[in-house]
Amino acid sequence: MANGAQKERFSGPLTAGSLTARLQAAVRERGQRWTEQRQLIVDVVAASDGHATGAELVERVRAQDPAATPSTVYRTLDLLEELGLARHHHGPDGRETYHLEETTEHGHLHCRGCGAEQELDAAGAAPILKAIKGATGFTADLDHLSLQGLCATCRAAQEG
Amino acid sequence: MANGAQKERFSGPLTAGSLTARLQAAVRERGQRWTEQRQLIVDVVAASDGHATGAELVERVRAQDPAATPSTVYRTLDLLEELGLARHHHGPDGRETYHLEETTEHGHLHCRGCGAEQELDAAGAAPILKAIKGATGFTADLDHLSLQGLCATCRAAQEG
DNA sequence: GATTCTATCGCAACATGTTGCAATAAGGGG
DNA sequence: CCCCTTATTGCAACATGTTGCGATAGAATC
Repeated sequence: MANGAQKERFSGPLTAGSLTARLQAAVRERGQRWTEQRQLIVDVVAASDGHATGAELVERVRAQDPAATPSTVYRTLDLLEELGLARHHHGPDGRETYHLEETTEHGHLHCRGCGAEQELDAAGAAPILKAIKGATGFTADLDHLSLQGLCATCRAAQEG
Repeated sequence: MANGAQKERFSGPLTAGSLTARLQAAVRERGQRWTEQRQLIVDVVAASDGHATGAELVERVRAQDPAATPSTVYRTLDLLEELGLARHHHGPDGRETYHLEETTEHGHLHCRGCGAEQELDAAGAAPILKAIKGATGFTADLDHLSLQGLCATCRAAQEG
């Protein structure tokens, strides 16, 4: 099966208006349907500006539409991922964290010393991804890169 | 005071006999207790040779002692991690995977194309960890390194 | 061995996701 | 506008962990 276009990418700035319009078109083109819940969930994710756990998104959606159920929210989030609009990764505790693709692609660094979380942008990650490719042939997804270890400060403290 | 470390490390080969003896001593020294369940859970983890999910370990323990409950198993696994005997990381689906510290420290590579999982040993990871340190100052834990992306084969297939 | 202190256990409830199924409703055709 | 097909929803049950609490049982002391 040579389906190169399983994922439809939304490139360029995603303003609220064009976002909905393009999503509607993309969903319909896949033989799927546009519903009020989907509109609401997209609005909530868009308003969440980056990082929110699945449970938080469910809660926010239900605040606006108590009839919405977790299964609907999670299924819609899956759809948004298929469409390339959203992404999720797993934190150190295994919980899901969603963010919009619109957000600059980035990885995460969790320090087990101080608990701090840093973001890692594409420029900073470039040498890392290159090293991964060199060492393993593997092309890693920056969006899913979630490292744990010790930040420079904590390491210095531990060594001292 | 004997040591400032909250983690007691078990270095050297961990044969079954000395493992139990040392664990008992370490647990008692912390003012904690050695129980039949703990012995059983250690045996099960030791027999699982590397990778097993939490649910699998629970199931295997209950096969030998139906009275054991998930909470006991998970709490004991937490204890083993505190003692430095076991480790866990989260797969792409967020599920926990446990392995013994005895097992060679290694990372994981999950290919989203073919679903294959490769292991990454210390030698292979060295340049990656070095790149991470260079780019971010962060000393990453190899044991917790869980990358997702495309393996060389799938990338070639996708580009071709 | 009996007593005592308290870590550990089992249970039940909860938190976060996932899945199967029947009812509903989106959207295209007559 | 009404009818049909079937994607989507809500529900309920399940899967995987986590947490609070009273009962049980290690193990130190007498």
